[in-house]
Amino acid sequence: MRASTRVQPKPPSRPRKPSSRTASPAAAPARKAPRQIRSRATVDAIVDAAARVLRQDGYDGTTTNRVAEVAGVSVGSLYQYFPNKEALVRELLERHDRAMWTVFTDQSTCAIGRPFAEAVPAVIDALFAAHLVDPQLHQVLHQQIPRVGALALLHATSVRSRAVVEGLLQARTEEHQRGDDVPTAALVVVESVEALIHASIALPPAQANAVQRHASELVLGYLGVARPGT
Amino acid sequence: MRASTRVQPKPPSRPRKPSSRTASPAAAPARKAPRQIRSRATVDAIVDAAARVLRQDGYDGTTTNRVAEVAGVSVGSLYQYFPNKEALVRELLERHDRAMWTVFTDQSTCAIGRPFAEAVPAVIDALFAAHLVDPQLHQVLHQQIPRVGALALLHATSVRSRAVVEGLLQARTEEHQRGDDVPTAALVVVESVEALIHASIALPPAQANAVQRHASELVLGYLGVARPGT
DNA sequence: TGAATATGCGAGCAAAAGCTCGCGTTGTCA
DNA sequence: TGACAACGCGAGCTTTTGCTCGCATATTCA
Repeated sequence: MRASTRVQPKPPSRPRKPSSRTASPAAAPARKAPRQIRSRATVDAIVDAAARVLRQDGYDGTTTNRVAEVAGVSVGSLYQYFPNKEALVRELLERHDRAMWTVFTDQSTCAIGRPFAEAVPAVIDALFAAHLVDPQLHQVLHQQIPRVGALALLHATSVRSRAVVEGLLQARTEEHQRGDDVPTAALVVVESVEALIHASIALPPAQANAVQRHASELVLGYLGVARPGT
Repeated sequence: MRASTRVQPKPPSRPRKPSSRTASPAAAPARKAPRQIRSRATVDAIVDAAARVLRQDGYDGTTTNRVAEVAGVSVGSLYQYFPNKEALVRELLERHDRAMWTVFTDQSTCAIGRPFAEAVPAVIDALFAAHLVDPQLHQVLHQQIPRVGALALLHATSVRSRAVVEGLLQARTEEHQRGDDVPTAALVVVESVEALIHASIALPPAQANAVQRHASELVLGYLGVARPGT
C-alpha cells in the first residue's frame, strides 16, 4: 500500500480561499458520492472525526489534515468526498441541525394541544432539550455560521422554531396578550430563550436548571399568561 | 525615504500563531509606547484603520498588512506598537468597550432613582443605546472574543451591566418578584436583552424599535412589575 | 549643528494550511 | 480470473499571512 511521490513542478495556479472578504454565496462545487460500503464507512469516519476535532479544537484549530488523521484516512480520501473544508463543516452542520430538529419536534408537537400555560413551557423545554444534542459542537458551529456561509442552515433551527412559535401564538390569540404583533412576539420569545440556552451551556447544572425554569416564566410573563403555580 | 532590502538568510525560527488550540492566557508581550506626536498619530491611524478593515472584512479578512496599508503606514511601524494582531484587536476592543460603557452609565445612572417601572426601561434603553456605538464593529468583535482571549473584556460590558442590574434588583427587592434569586434574575434579564439587541441590529429600524419596546415589557413582565400603561 | 534617539520603511522569510496528483489497492462483474 | 472501476494513499506544492530586520529619515537636545 505505498503510493507514489512526485508532482509536476508547476501547475498554473489556484484561487484558494475566497478570503471571506469576497464571501462566495455560490458555495459547494460538490464531489462524488460513495458507492461501495467501504467508502461509506470512510465518509462516516471523516464526518465523525470532524465533529470530534471541531468540538475539541474549535474551528481554527481544525485542519483537514488533522481530521483525516483522526479519521484514520488520508487527506486525499477526504478531498475525494468533500471539495473543501467548508463543505465538510456544512455537512456536519446539516447533520447536527437535523438531529436537533428531530428532538425539538418530538418533544413539542405532543404538547401543543395542551392548555397554553402548559404548552408554552413545553415548547421552551423542547428547545432546551434540542440544544442538549452535542452542546459543545453546537457552540462551535453556532459561532462559525457566518464563516461557513451557512447562515441559512443553523439559522434553520431558529427560523423553523420561530415559525412554530409564531403559529402557536397566531392560532390562539385569545389566550395571550401579544396578538397585536405576533411576528415580533415570536422573535422576542425565540431569541431570548435561545440566548438563555446558550448562556446556560456554560453554567453549572444547578444554575442551568434555574435558568431553564426562569425562561418559561420570562415568556409567560411577557405573554401575559397566568403561571400554573400562581 | 527608501529603505534597505535584504535580510540575513536564516534567523533560527519562530513560534508563530499559538494556533488557538493552545490558546495562551498569558497574551500581550507589550510594545513600546509612542513618545513624539508623530508616532501618536501613527498609532491612531493604525487603530482607526483596524476598525475600518474589521468592520468591512471581518476578523479573517483583516490582515496586518492590509491594516497598515489602509492606515498609510508600513507593517514595520504597526509591529513597533503592537506585538501582534491579537494585541491590536484587543486595543480596539478596549476602546470600544470604554465608549459603550460611557454611554451606558451616562444614560442609566440618572434614571436609577426613579420609580421601578420607569427605571427598568431606562436601564434597558441605555443598553440599547450603548450598542448603537458602532454596531458593525461590535458585531465582529463580539463574534471574535473567544479568539482574542479577551473574553474578560467585551464580556466586561455584559458583566458590568449585569452587576448594575443585580445591584438594582438587590436594592429594591420589595418592588419586584425575583428577590429569591437575584443573581439568576440579573443573568436572565441582561442575557435576553442583549440577545434582542443583537437581533435588532440586523432588523429594519421600524421593527428594531418594536423589539426595543418589547424588551422592556419582557423584563417588566418577568419581574412582575405593573407596566406604566396598564 | 551634530550626535543621539525615536520613528518609519518594506522586501521578504518561515510556518501553516488547503489541496492536488500519480499511482497502488481493493472490490465488482462478466 | 482478468479487466475495469471505485477507493485510498500521502508526499509535497502553492498561497497566505504574521512578523523580522537592517537601514533611512525625522526629531530632540546639548
